[in-house]
Amino acid sequence: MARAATTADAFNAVAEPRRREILDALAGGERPVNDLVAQLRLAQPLVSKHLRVLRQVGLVGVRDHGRQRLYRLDGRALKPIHDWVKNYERSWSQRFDRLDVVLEELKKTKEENDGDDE
Amino acid sequence: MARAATTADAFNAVAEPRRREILDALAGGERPVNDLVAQLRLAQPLVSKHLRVLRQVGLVGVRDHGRQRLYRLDGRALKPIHDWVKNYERSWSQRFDRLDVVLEELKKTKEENDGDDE
DNA sequence: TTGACATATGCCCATATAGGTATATGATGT
DNA sequence: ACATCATATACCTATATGGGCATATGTCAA
Repeated sequence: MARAATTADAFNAVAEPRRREILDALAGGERPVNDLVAQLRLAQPLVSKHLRVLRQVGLVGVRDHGRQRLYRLDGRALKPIHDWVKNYERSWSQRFDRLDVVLEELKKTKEENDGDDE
Repeated sequence: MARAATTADAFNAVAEPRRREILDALAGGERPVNDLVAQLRLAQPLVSKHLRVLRQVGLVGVRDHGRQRLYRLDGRALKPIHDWVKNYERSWSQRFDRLDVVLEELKKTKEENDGDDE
């Protein structure tokens, strides 16, 4: 087998640094492709291809606006990454040094999840 | 150009689900290769190869112990991922709905960073 | 209709992957 | 020295990648 497709999930899609840059750029709001081309200094077909990958994993959405296509961020597909990596936070953050604080954080996390959308 | 090497950074290393499973298994503590082989039901050479990738990005360390090699987790290499994805948390968490809470979180984050090791 | 603009797609290439199988390396016990 | 256990490496294959370039598709304006 080869490596999993970049479109397999957010983990693979986001492993490419250019795609992260695109998402960061879109964090400021909806943008047409050429804006991204100019801002990231990438070839236009390359940006279109990266956007296609991001669309396939649900990280961006599109909207037609005249001759332009406005892309917008949808960060929700990043939640699995955040959920996974969060469990390792104690490895570097001193916030997790004392057990009582750890437990407090765990309780807080649980409450959030109980009330969250998904 | 082809895709970036899996050993290029933690983002690429962790895009492979089996490698995440290995890290999750090592979260319980130091383990020899065969333990991982048994637990993950993977071919032994495959586990060794995945461990090599994880070692090259600093996500695991090794220690010789008789004929075994004990692998241990080092989650610090995951911090860049956490730092990046954290900024998108508002996309799914209701905790970021109210501005005052957002500001409180930002302040908390800042204090942590000021006191952190790196 | 024609031409300019905005974006997407097709084709090419070099590359390195995950997995499989076989074998090498290395340490242990007898 | 030897057999056994534990792990790493070498070699193979199929696959899809990111980037470059050319071109197709689609929209607007005159």
